[in-house]
Amino acid sequence: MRRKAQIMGLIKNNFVKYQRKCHSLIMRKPTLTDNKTQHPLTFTPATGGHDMFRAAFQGRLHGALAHNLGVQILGGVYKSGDILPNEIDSSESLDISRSAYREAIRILASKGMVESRPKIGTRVTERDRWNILDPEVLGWMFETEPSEDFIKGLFELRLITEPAAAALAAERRTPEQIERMRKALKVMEVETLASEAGRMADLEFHHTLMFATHNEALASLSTTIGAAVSWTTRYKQRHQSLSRDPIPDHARVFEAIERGDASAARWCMESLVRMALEDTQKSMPPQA
Amino acid sequence: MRRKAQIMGLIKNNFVKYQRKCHSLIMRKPTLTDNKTQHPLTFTPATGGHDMFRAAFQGRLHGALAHNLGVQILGGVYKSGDILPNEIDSSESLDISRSAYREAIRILASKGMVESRPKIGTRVTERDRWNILDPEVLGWMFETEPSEDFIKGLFELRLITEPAAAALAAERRTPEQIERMRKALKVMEVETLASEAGRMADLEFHHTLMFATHNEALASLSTTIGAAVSWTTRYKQRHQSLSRDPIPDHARVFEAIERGDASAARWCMESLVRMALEDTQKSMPPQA
DNA sequence: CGGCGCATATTTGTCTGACTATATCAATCG
DNA sequence: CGATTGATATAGTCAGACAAATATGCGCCG
Repeated sequence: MRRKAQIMGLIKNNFVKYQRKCHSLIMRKPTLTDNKTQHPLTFTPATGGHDMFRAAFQGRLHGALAHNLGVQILGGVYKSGDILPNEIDSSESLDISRSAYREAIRILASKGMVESRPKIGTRVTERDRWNILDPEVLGWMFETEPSEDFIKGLFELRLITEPAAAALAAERRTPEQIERMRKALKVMEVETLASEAGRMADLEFHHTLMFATHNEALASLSTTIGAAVSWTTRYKQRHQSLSRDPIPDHARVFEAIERGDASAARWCMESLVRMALEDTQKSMPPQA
Repeated sequence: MRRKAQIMGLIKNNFVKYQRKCHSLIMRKPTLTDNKTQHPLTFTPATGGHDMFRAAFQGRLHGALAHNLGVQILGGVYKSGDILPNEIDSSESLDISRSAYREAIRILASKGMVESRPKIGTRVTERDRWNILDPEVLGWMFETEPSEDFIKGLFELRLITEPAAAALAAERRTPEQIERMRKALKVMEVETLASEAGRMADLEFHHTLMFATHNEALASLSTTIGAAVSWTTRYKQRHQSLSRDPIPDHARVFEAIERGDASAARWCMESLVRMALEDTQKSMPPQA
């Protein structure tokens, strides 16, 4: 019974395989447009250029698909409550195997964005259940210009956590952490935020600061916020050049932390973030 | 070499399949103990009893496995940098299919806890790359008594975010949100935190509050923190009964928010969290 | 003798097809 | 009219083969 079917499948495979081999390098994009484009899912692997430090599995099929679906969900192509086509249809029209498709769905599900149940299908969950603080999700968010409210919310979160973190860091930082921050600051001074290296240094600065709080939860949040900062910085750069030089603010924060002055660190950090918010708002389209 | 082993596996499978059918309902726990317990991975599906509000896919095989592996990684059974056995060995010794195992790994990977690369294997990443703010991860964390430092860190985070959130909520809450909070508070008064329903109401109260900030990022953080609160509350209950009644504090926060008094809301919330921290510390084993 | 490139082995990644479990919905029976 | 049962559709699991990637070591060349 079973064995025979497998053999028949095998024969068919050898035929299909040749086809696939031909366009394996162009990532089967062609096959998408030939005969079954009516399907709602679209799939263009390895979309993004700049990979970001921790984009994880982007080259893999399931990773790329998860990325695309994630972006589409965040972008509103699929709304909460929508049920996506069943696994077989989806994987067929995307021209990938069910396994790869399922693994992509698992990734999304683990971020709380979809929910699968037998006989029902895979449903997009309510927006407030999404894990938008997941660094990957946040990255997806910035693939399509996020709403102004969202960016404001992000800055509000920074405004709440980073000053407090700076105060804690002033009390708890180790000498090594001071050195790392000093080094990062120096790089920032040389490179400015216009270059990739400069943005990296900025990230390193903030991350070391959060890490210096010796608080795991805060450090984890830092990764997320760091990603957001990096995206908004890039965003600013894209729309207009920076109106003010943020380096002196960073230096002030650093000095306060170095001399262990918690309240000064809090205050300087607050003004730093507030200024960054202003800059970002100025460079946003005047939609409101 | 390898091929032969696979074919032998095939033959063996047709035999094994019968076995499997017999005990499919008792979730193959028996087969774990029969002949191959030497394998480092252990797997006991559907471990936890209390499922929590959003435990997602716990009944599924991949979900249960991800849960178990996650707990083991968090618990230090696998340390950062460790490489787990390859997929074939792992899935064989767990007596599950490679697909299921892979899906479990994808879940873990999407939370930043492991990293898979061909020829290398699946490696446990550095602890500071884990997404410990993911609600699921946080839940796993509390399966094995977390360290005191970790819990303190969590409260520090609450102490930073919740008062600020309360202040924002006081300014932005809608009438409906006030009603929801009032209702939750009433339930808490009746049930107290000793019952599941009371804890649920507590959760609802905090969540609605965070939601009332109209800040997506904060709301998302709330889900996480809410989970943490719920776990620590349960934790407290387990070790000793509550030393103080937290209901009046909640009521004070609520009243401040109702009348739109931001600074009062901030202050009351701060004292509420601080008190919760004290209670939790009192009920912790005096390890320091 | 050292560095560089290539072969190779190992491991994850992808594909395929079949079968199972589960949950909804409808029809049927008490 | 309600509960039970069966049909059905869908995700979940399984098994085996093959593809791609990449660290490692070997051999070759400078």
